[in-house]
Amino acid sequence: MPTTPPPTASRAREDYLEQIHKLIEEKGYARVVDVAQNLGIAQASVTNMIQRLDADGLVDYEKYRGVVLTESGLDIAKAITDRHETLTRFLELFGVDDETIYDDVEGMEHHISESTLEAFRALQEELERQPAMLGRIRSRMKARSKKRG
Amino acid sequence: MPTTPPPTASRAREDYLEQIHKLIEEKGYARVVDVAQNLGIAQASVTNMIQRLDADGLVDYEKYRGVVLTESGLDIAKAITDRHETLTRFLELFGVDDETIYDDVEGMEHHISESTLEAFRALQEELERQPAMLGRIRSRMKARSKKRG
DNA sequence: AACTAAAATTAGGAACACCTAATTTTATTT
DNA sequence: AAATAAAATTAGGTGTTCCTAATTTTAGTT
Repeated sequence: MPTTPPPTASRAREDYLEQIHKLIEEKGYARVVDVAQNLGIAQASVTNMIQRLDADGLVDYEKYRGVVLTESGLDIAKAITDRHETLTRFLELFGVDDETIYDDVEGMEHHISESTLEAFRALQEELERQPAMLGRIRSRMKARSKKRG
Repeated sequence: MPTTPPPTASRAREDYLEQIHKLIEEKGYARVVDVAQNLGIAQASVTNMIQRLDADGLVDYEKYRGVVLTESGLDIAKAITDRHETLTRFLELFGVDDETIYDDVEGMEHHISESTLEAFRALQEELERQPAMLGRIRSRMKARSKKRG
């Protein structure tokens, strides 16, 4: 049986879909004002983007009413959320501070392949079973960063 | 002594600077036509961007003559090249195929923090000393990808 | 039900990074 | 040196994603 090709979207679209998905999961609905707030973007821009996402078949949208994800919109949102969580968990292993993790993940989640993600997942599992090794890696990081200041 | 804050540039600007740097290293000079070729972009677009880079003080440019990097342009180019190489070497450990590595690196290099980069470097050093562990990770990856098809 | 505050939308515009087509400059060949 | 080929530039556009200001709709209050 042929597998459905995964739908794609620009970085900005992915951010919106991820955010809409997150809000629906958390509160049961997604309002323009909250999407705007969370993405740090003007409400008008959000309305505009949601209209384009609707035109592209990624959300169902009715003026002044809420937004829901279509099937392909949901696919993209889930994929990006999955990447987000995988990357966050992985970076957390190394004691990188939370804000930096957040920024890195936000940047990386739109660009990383499934293969590389698999490498990170495997690495994470293995490192969780080898705390001694993780300790050595962390020391190495400290040594390195001290060397530069 | 206070360290100079690293200059920043948009993703596209970073790509141009990296490419210009690479060409200068390799051939001694950077022509518009080669930058265009390597980035897969029209020559006219390259001319246009180089003019903006010049206006921003990142390159020195004279019409119909070559381009050279200014000090801040060179700083950015070096930083991005360093990220590029670090990420490439790191991903190569896991047997991800070359084209995928190239794409991932191209995406990630513009977004990753120095802390996370340090983690990758430390991880790489340690994994090179622990081939058994690297083997386990690779098996884990294979098992995972088989599980999905 | 009328009023007000909050949310959403429309209208108009800007910056960025790309494009093609046409022109100009530079380099190469005869 | 003239002709031709290659490279670089200009001119005019396009799509994406953002903005502010003004307006409309919805929700909450008295």
